[in-house]
Amino acid sequence: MFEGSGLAKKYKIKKCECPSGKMTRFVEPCLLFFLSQGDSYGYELMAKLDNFGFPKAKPDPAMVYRTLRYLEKEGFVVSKWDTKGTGPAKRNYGLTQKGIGLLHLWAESIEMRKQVLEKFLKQYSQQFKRIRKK
Amino acid sequence: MFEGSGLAKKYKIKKCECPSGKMTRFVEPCLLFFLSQGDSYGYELMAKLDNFGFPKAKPDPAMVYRTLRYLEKEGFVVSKWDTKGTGPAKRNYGLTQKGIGLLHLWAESIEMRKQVLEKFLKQYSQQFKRIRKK
DNA sequence: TCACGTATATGTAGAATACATATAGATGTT
DNA sequence: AACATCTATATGTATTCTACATATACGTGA
Repeated sequence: MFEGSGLAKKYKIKKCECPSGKMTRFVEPCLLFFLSQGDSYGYELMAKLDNFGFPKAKPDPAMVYRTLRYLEKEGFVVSKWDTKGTGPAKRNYGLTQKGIGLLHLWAESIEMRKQVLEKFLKQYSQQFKRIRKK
Repeated sequence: MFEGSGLAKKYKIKKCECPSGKMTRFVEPCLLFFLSQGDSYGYELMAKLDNFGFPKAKPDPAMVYRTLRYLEKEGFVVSKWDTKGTGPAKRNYGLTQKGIGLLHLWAESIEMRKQVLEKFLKQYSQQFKRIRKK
């Protein structure tokens, strides 16, 4: 992820040591959000994730399908097979009321997380502005 | 984490389904940052984390000490025992040049992640503003 | 001596993730 | 007809990460 940044080379760090480039746990709220825009199915949701998420991190089909199944097991979404149209059958998902609730919780959680990251970045840039001035 | 938010009750979601309340992987950049402010040791760093991090998530000593050992193994920090002063000996850590590099990489990474979260939140609030208007 | 705060460390079960792989319908190509 | 490719869903599993429990030991005050 940081091959192009120059920093990795400069400091002789071989590979990406920052796992936050990956979409850790982030697929769940994304799927819930996409479904809040209208019913959809795994393959299509995966394409949406690809556009939405982190630049170079491609969504893992296994993650997507398993997360959808988990969400259904817990009652956050419901699915039924869609055999209309061409190609292999699609499992079409829709949000439940409970699923909307979970999405709202995620949004709260993500807002909080964003604030923590902002706090970090603020202190970080202050710190290194100060050092450069010396 | 969301017991107090009311939403969990409203939507009948029993426990916290949003793991982003925890300081997942976030200890590493925090430790690096704290050490960039000056040498320190595990116990003290843990207290700083406690003030810095997510509201109700207390830092896990195991995470802190193990992360510090990992960082040392990889050459991002160096340590030596400090037997001066009272109480049990402290293992005092200092950042290396490589460690500063890693901190900068983390900062880049966190900036990117922040942007992704912002993108999510923006689309989310637009979506639900629109729905309420209907 | 006993509790408590300081300080570091390890063991391990369980959760989460990455990566590989399997299956199968439809379409286009040689 | 055979083959590749795109669409679509699904499972197996090794590895990594995390949470929680627990151990050790120094110093201070009751």
